[in-house]
Amino acid sequence: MVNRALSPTAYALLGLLVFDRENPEGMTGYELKQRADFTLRYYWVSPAMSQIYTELRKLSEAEFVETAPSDGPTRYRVTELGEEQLQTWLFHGEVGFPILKHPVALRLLMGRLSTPDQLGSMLETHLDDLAARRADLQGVRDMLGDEHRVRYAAMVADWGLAYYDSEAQIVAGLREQLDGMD
Amino acid sequence: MVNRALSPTAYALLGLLVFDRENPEGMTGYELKQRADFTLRYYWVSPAMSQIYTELRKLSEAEFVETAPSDGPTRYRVTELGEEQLQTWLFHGEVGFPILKHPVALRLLMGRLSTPDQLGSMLETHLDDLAARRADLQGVRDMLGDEHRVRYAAMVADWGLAYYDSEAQIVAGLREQLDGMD
DNA sequence: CCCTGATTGTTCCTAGCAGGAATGTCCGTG
DNA sequence: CACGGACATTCCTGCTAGGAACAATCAGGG
Repeated sequence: MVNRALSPTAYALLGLLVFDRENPEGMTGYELKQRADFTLRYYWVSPAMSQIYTELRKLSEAEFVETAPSDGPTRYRVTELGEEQLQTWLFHGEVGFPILKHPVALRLLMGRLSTPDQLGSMLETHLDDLAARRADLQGVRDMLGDEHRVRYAAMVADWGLAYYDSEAQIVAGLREQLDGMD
Repeated sequence: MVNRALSPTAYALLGLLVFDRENPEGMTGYELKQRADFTLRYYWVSPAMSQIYTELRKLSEAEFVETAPSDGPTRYRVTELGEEQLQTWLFHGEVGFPILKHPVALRLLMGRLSTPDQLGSMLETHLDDLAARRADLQGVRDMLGDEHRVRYAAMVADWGLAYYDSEAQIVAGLREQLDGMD
């Protein structure tokens, strides 16, 4: 067992496995990717396929996951040790500050190179994107019930929705502001 | 002149140089890093020192920046070509969707592994962080006037402030919600 | 019953990037 | 004049993104 520090992505995957720990079959890397795309991506970038397998290998080396015996594809299950480790990380690890890479804000920052018209149309496109993404997340939210198992997930989904709403409001405000500019 | 695609970070640096193009001296990599830490980091992660020099080398190869003659440290200035290129990228390049890596949301998603108490104290820490960061940005905003040169930068700073405010509000809401949970 | 294309499952490769250590220089201060 | 701190740059290591490649399986159509 190697004791290298694991990346947040590794813990995120571990978390997805914990969510599913009632299922004795475990999950394949492929299935994990689908789950990640469906839930994780709203708060943490969805890792590439190759990355998922890399992280799983590390988790496996650290004995935080085990491979369920099967003749087909490799299926992963969280171990007791893994669940403990996740809990330790959750509340004793460093909680870093959110990382934001906002291409629209980046462009807006250089706004004087362009006209308010150009900026405005970029903001409108962004508003459409936000609406689409919000609709996606609303779909996810609608599928979550109120049972204990998913209670916090639902809460985070609500957070996400509020996040999109507030960004849309801010952007719409800027859009209006642009009209008053030369 | 190599025509490789440049990364958003390269364009961000180019943008900082354009902001300063009245200054015939140009800027060193070190100075650019300071500017980036001061402005860019609220919307785009601040690149590491080594990364800045790498990007500058690429910009230089593409002739989007030139080095001002000087016997001391290397000082970079944007070229005519660079400014054109930035403008092209701004409005004809792909505007990707914002990337968010939110460690607090990530942990909240796994909330059932912990108690509302633990979650609550994490949210409070996060609220403090948000307040500190907001104060930083407010400091930047206060230094910006209303002259055309910085008009859009001020607008983006306002956006940032609104962003922090809305996240703080959302987090505070969740904090309250936790109190009603078992 | 074979062809085709989509889905599942996994690995490999390449370039990029983070971020800290290492290396200097220069400058003011005790 | 030694020393700490700001300035300036490079180097190294390992992680990460992301797409290409490779297979196997499966479903539907001619």
